[in-house]
Amino acid sequence: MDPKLNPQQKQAVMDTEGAILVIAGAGSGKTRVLTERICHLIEIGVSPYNILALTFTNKAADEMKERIERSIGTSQVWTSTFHSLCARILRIDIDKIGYSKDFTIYTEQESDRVIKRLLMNMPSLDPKKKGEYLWHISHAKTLALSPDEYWEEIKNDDSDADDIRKIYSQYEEELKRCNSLDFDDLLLKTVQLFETCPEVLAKYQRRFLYVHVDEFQDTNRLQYKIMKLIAQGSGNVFAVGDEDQSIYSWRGADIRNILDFERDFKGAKVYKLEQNYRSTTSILNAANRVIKNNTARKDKTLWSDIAGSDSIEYYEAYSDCDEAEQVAKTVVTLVKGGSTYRDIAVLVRANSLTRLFEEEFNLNGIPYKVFGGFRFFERKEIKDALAYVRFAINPADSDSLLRVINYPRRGLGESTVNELISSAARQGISVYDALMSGAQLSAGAARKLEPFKSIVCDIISASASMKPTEFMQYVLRRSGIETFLSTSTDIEDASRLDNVQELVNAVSQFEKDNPTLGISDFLQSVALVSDVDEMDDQNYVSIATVHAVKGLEFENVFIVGLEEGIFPTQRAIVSGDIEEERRLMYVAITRAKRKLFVLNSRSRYRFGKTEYMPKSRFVGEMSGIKQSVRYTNSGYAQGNGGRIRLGANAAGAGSVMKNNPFAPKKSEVKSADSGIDFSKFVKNTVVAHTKFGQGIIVETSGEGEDKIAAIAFKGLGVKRFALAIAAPYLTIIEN
DNA sequence: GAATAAATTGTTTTT
DNA sequence: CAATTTATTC
Repeated sequence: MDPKLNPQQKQAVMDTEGAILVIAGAGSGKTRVLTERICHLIEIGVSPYNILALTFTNKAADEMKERIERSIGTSQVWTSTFHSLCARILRIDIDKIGYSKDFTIYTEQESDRVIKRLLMNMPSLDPKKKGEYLWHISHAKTLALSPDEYWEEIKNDDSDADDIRKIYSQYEEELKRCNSLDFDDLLLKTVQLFETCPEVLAKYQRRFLYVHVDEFQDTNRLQYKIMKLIAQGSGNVFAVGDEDQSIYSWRGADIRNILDFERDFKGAKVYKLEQNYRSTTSILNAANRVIKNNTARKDKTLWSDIAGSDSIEYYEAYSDCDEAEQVAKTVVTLVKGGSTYRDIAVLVRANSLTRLFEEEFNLNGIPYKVFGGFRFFERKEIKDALAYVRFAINPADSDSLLRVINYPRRGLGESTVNELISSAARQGISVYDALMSGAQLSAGAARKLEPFKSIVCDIISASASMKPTEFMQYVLRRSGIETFLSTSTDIEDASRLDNVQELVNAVSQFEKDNPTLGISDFLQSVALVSDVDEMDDQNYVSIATVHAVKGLEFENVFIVGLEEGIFPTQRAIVSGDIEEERRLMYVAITRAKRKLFVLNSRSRYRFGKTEYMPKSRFVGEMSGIKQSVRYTNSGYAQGNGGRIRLGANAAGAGSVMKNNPFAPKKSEVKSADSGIDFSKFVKNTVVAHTKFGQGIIVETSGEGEDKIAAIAFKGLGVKRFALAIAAPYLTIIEN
């Protein structure tokens, strides 16, 4: 065992039997305690096969597995997220509760489409309330309540209770017909399986003799129930959490789980880890001062003995562009001072705030990667291609079928499709069955559907015989996607074609990594991956939401957009429920190991107009007593009444930026001698960028070393590059 | 039925 | 502003 563990950590590691709750502050080494404990269990003779470790993300699961493997040489420990665990359990035994094992996992996007489709046939309900309905359905499922039970629960205080019951039960029936499970179902059906089939539960209780749960504060009631059911077999359960870092209550995470733990597991022991090994004292003090403003918490004060007196810097920008520029400038300085890009993170409250940083980083040649926001597998073209695969595996999956019934265009319009849908609805069968039988369809509709019908048949029969990669390629060919995209005149379709090609590569990689698995396993892994899961070892700055970096740490952290209305969000301010926002701020601060930069902007361009917002209350809360917060530039640019905005005239904003004493001199930022002929880069030149692919120069400005090119990339929009920096990444294709 | 033009709407956070 | 939905025209 690691001799560097402190006494509390050691205790938690050594205490292997019974129920244990570890309250572990940010950076207190909880992941290490978890892994050490699992290694310790194996060392004292527990079979890795009997150990379960549940984490919040797949990435955390993989990392833990890797650490265990490195330290003890076994990979037999089952580490996964709750959702992955449930998916695997259900693949084996879900037929016992009336589903087929080929079930499809619906993401929120698909649930959304299903609701939309259902609402079309429910004229008494308001389609505008779709979001509300979805929230209620998810909420009800998390509470494990049926439509009727949930109605009982809310009928007195929600005037929409009747409608909610109606749509919820319709939704349930439709998902059942589609043989599909949404994210909540993965958990709920597992609980139901355990409750209806004690022998199945017993199987897992016998298998998982030591249950571990990481990020316990962010588990919901269903997850708690699953944990409880499995762990009640052996009574050995080890949960690690920190109520100050609970940032997912909007998704159903329930702090009661921590409180109930001691009640449900009699004789549970509680350990506290309060020493922080991550951050300097000044960063930690700031974090403590912020979180102390929350009333709903047990008092706990993290401490650290890592020196570092002036490690927090504050900057008030006069515009969002200035803020981004300041960050870019500081990144350049940091790297000059010996930091590497991968040690730097820019944290935002919402995905929409990442864009300016991307632009500014491009301009300065800073490599970066954005986490959160649109994921590869959520792109339309990928979803479309995969929809064919999905109904090939599970023909009952009407949503996937309808998604691509007229994609690529094959002359099937609203009327034909609606006829098919209502025919299916009338007969109470899946859309696929209605399509195949052709019963109750007009002769015209049946004739029009014929070509699609044969595509469906071909793809389904191919799925039975082909290997994943081969099948994926077949789907693209037979569906007509390949022909459509490659002959399209829309420039965006060229990059879609690239993405679809990338999908084939992903399948091929999956096949190589998992030779025994099929394409349906690929689909499942796709449904359950998140963005941080894809964080790799490349050297780039991470631009991410605070939520996305939970559990991660960086040497240098920028927290940006600290304004009332952004962080905390308007919503939190209006509802008065500010504590979760504060916890989020706490999480953000505690990601930093050495250097923390805190920024806000006086003005921000949103929804097509400039808004002025006061700085976040959290900034004030950080500064508090000590002077660990240093105001580096409280005297921001005057004049203009702060009315500074790019967009309408970029030149104006650029000149204003030069007034900023902290802004970089452009010559400083750029590489000294490039020896590149910038005159080649003129308007309408087609270029290939190593990262963004093919694009066309739509505008240039400046000359020589200062030349900037605006390049339009298919599917990515226009990005601006300083050629002195970007040129090495650019190849001229044609002019 | 499909291509275009006009109008509208929206921003948390994600397994 | 940009993305998506709805209306209009062919």
